[in-house]
Amino acid sequence: MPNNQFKKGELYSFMTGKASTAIARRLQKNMKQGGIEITVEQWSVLYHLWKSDGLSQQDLCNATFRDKPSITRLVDNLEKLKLVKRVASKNDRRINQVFLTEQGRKLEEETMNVANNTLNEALESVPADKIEICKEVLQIVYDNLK
Amino acid sequence: MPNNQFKKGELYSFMTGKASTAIARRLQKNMKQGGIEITVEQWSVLYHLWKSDGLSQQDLCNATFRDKPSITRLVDNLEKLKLVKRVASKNDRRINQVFLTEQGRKLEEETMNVANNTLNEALESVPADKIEICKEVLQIVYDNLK
DNA sequence: GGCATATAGTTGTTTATGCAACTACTCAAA
DNA sequence: TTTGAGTAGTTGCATAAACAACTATATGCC
Repeated sequence: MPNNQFKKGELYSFMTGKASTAIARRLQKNMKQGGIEITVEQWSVLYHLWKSDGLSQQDLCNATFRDKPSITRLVDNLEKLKLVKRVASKNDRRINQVFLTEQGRKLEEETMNVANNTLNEALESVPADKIEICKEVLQIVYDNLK
Repeated sequence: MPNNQFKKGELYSFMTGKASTAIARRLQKNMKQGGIEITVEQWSVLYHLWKSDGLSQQDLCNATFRDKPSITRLVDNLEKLKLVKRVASKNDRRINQVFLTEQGRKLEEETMNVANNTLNEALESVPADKIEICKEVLQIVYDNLK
């Protein structure tokens, strides 16, 4: 017998991710109000490029938990917005490295502030130790299923 | 000063909801393997109808945290699949009540098993008290932002 | 009764997702 | 050196999301 057995649908909200949806929506709204005209999905790609510029599309798949077509199209849109550009790798011409443009780099500071403010709104009145446990559980869930 | 202040992007995975995405994907996969040909989004609508048949589309918006156009189109698709039908309310003709068909009712038991098995996979090795704390945190996050 | 306002639902547009099928390139083994 | 397997990325299709603009019905106030 498994160590956890649940009543019907007990964890519905867990499964449907209403909290993460709410955070994503609020982040989107806060970015728009701050005059930042990108989607949260585009933000999640830029986020990894800010940490490490020149990642391949496959790297971005792994980092963002999205499939290859999703990344292809997110990079398409980011290119249209002139925030990144694709550069075919010299060593392996199958690979597109994705580089930030000047404009893409400029977005970092303002969006990070918006992201952190959004998280502070979301986690207001949640004690730090419970946040840690929550992060831990979500990580295990992810690892169990990946 | 807020009681929680985070380093840049520290809670990225929290914000992008990778755990709930992983659960949703696994649920989708498990349903498909079990021969259940509906999407997790459609499941989330049916879930509330199984609990209480004849909800209005607005009720479903509130219950599923989706906006009205999303529900319109989910109900469209569920109607195409002959799992629900719309019935204009007699008291207020603006309102569509959404009723399960025989076929829609039949899906309940098998999908609930799949949903519970999926949750058990996801939460394997997570102690019950930590799950409780995690649920609690996610609920507060949701309440903070809604 | 008639008008303003609110509510329920629909439609259009853009963006994103998952899956499957496809092209292009790489590499290694016969 | 060719061939065959694997990897990186793209394209097509169906479903879903957010937002804005719309229709139709209801309600309350004059």
